[in-house]
Amino acid sequence: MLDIKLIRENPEKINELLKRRNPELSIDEVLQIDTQRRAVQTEADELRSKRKNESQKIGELKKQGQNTDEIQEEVRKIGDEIKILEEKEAEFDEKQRTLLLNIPNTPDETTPIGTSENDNKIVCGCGEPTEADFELKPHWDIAEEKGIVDFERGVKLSQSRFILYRGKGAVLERAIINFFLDVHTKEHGYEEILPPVLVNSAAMTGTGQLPKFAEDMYKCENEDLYLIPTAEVPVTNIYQGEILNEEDLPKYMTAYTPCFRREAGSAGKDTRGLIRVHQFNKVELVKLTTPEQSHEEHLKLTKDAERVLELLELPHRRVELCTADIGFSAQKCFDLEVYMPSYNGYKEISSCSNFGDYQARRANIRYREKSSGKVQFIHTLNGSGLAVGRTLAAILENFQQSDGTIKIPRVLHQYTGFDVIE
RNA sequence: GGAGAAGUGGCCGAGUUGGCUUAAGGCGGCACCCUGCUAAGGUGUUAUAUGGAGUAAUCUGUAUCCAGGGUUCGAAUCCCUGCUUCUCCGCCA
Repeated sequence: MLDIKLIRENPEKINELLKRRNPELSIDEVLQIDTQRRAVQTEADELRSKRKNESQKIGELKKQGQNTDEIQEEVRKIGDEIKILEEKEAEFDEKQRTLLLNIPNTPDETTPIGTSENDNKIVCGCGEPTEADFELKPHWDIAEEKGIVDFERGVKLSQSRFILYRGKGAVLERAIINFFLDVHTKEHGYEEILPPVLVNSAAMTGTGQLPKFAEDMYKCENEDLYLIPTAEVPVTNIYQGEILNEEDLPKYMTAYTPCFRREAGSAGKDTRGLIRVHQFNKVELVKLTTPEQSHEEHLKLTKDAERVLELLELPHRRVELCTADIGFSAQKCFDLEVYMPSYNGYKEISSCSNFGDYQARRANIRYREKSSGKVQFIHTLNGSGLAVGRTLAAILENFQQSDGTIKIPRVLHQYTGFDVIE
């Protein structure tokens, strides 16, 4: 959520930044509501003040045994007026909040300006695209042949885009999860979190999934509970409504969770294999920082995610997303992409975003500045570290051998207990 | 799931025959003072949100005693609903 005061004071600037995302975005309507809202509030405040004073007088008069019928009647009329104004106030509040919740974050000044994903900037690469003197198979064929993913029975149990891992496939998936968590907790200093995978609408609103993206999520019937689309939601919302101490920042947290996405609107995209499914595993990195720290911490977080790709020896690159492609709540974002022979190109495997105070404002997460004692919003960051299913797919494709076997990356041996899939 | 009790500021805790309570008292935090250092002591200060006035320091209004409704001239205090916590019972991995 954007700061209404900031909007009020710098309307042109905010508008300009929003239009970098999408020329149709504008804060004009919310500004208009804000003006009306404040007028009503001032009026109501004055009446409330009057009622308070008059009521006190009634108390005193009654103590002296005087008749107060007349003044009581007057104050009752004030009360009626206040009631009408309060209804208006609530209406404007609600309207303003709804508008604000549906306005995306302003892009960071350094986010490249663009109109589509074609304007994203490739920042750096690592490793050459895998080549071989035999035909590289797509991971869905490998997985099927080796019997490590049972696509058909996964569909039978649920519906299309649900995955059933078995045998070495299940072990490899679990090995990758443990490897990721170990690297981030032991080498990068993150605290491991194991959160609920069902959260309420307040949490979903805090990180920006609600109200705008309700149709992307699975919701429980008759309950205010949603399946999380990413661990970002529960982990970022841990401190919802709280005031942290400056010395507790930055906070590093990592969590493995399954993630659930309806993938509404992506029919026909990535229909085969492990790339786009309704339930997948992911290890997420979340940081809570002061405003001063967030930029540097964002770079560090991205490196933390890149580090596991390096350890796995998977060819990859970093892309800086342009203003048209960054997520709704983000102000700046790097994607990490892994090379996938089946796509003859790179595929997103991590998305590392800096949200500034946008999520903190929604979730009301603040900290007390030590020097001044002032309370202000924290900054939130997160990134995949990494998507597990896509990592498994990348390993299958990039580590296939001419004899048809799949080598397991060295760093995973201690987790899998085997070094090849035959 | 059933029965009881309770939810007050960073924490503990008073206030529940409605008005003088944003809220006593204590702890903790912060600032200053004092004794050679330490310990102890003294004084003061210590919520958040949102309006208005002012270039600003600042002054000032309103709201908030779990949340949302209601009663009343007036609600931390009375009534209703919900949520959460605790105790007991049931169930269960």
